[in-house]
Amino acid sequence: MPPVTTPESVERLSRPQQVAEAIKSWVMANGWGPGHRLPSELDLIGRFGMAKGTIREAIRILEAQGLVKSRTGPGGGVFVHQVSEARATALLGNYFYFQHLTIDDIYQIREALEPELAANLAGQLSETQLAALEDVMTCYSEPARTPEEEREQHIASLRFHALLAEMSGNPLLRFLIRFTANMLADITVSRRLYSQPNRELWSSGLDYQARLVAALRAGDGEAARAILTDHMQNAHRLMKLQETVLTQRFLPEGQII
Amino acid sequence: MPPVTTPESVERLSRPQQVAEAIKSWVMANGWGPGHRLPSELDLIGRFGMAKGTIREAIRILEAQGLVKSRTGPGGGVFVHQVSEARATALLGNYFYFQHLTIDDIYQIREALEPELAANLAGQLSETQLAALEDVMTCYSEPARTPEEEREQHIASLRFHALLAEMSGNPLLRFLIRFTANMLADITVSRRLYSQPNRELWSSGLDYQARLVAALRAGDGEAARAILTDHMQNAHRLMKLQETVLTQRFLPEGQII
DNA sequence: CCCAATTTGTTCGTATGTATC
DNA sequence: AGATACATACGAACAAATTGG
Repeated sequence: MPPVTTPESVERLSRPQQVAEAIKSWVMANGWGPGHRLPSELDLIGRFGMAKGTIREAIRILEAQGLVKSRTGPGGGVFVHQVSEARATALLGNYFYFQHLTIDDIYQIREALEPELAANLAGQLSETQLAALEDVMTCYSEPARTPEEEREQHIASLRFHALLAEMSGNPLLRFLIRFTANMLADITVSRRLYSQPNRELWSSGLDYQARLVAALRAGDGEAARAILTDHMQNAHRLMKLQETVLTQRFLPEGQII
Repeated sequence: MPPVTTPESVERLSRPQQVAEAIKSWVMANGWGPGHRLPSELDLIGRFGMAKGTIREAIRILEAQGLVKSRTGPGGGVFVHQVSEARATALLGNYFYFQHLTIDDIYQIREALEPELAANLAGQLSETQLAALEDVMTCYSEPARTPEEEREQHIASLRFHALLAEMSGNPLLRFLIRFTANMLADITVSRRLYSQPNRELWSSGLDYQARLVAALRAGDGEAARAILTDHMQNAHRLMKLQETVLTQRFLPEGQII
């Protein structure tokens, strides 16, 4: 009888990684939620029969994934922690560091998802929410004068989409829309992809968004979808003018829109 | 004059985290790619003026994010590493552990993205690629007899989509489609969400996919889009029958479709 | 305000494991 | 097979942060 084969696809895990996985599934199995305190370092050292350094490295692995947080002092310890959107964004951003994402790639997703979001939200928003959207829009009611204003307006328009996403009841849709917006914002900032020629063109975004809010308020889902489809295609075309290959960078976490 | 305020939103980073961030931006600034060797532990200890344990924890953090890998022995060391799709999937999956994703949530995304993918691929695939797709389809040319076969067929059908995604030139689209398929596969496996009633209904997926491959071969993008839209809505409806709130779990990494 | 207890955070010295030559 | 160069692991000590008396 052949021995229990370990497929080579399953890499040998270092001890801290093993411990991290063990703790992970332990938390899972017991259904411990955010805020639950794990055993102390000393306790874990005893349970796993390993040195302090090893245990600490394991905890660092979990912490890097955003799954736990640790505090010092009495009543301190290691606590189960809900992965933040900022961390998830940063971690996923790392994946695309070496993948050559283009403006086209990102807009292909946005063109598919944003109209879906708009249709989804029509007639579902409170007047407070609609007012919040209109509030962001005022940031670019005036045409930009300087490149700096230009940049701010572009970022603000991305914030509009982020706010819209936040109102969605679908966490996955919400995350993806904000993630793609973040990627774009990152490009515009890091590559200075906001130059003179498009000055009036961006301001046309204001018109789209005003019409969108109207459609959302009226509860006309198909109109909202059509407007955002149009908006996305236009924005795509504009960004395309300054097409560049995206040299995405590691995201130092925290800088989310 | 007030002191330079540190906004509380910017949390104080522990030393290993600082080191990890420093190494990250160091790699970035120098444009080092996968395979590049970082200085040895001992070297890093010297550069940062910190103890071995601290440096090791920093490296663990980067390793947990999938950004580096370390090897022992002569010629060993810490190497820049391209984040794998499996790791990115696992890390993002962690984020959705506490978010209550439903079947509807996931299918809302699939219904938006999969047709887009199909339209994108029409007329772009080689005969070899088309044959590979047809090959996967043979896995469920026979109606399932047992629940076990049923499950396998469902997984195989998800694999079909994963294979399709792999052929896309858009890394973001590719990742998202495979990620959503993985989430679904995870549900079906963990919640045993493949039960008797749908036996013949799943087999109707075969028909969809056969027509899809035909459209792809013919280069008819709009037909492909329509077929997949239909297919998604149907699959959604079927899964909905066994609707459950998704109790996603931590993904132990590596189990990708 | 300070002191003491608790818990994580950091350091150093040493020893072991592993891959290359 | 043995030497070398590296990561990996251990253990004991000390430092820093937080809480409560």
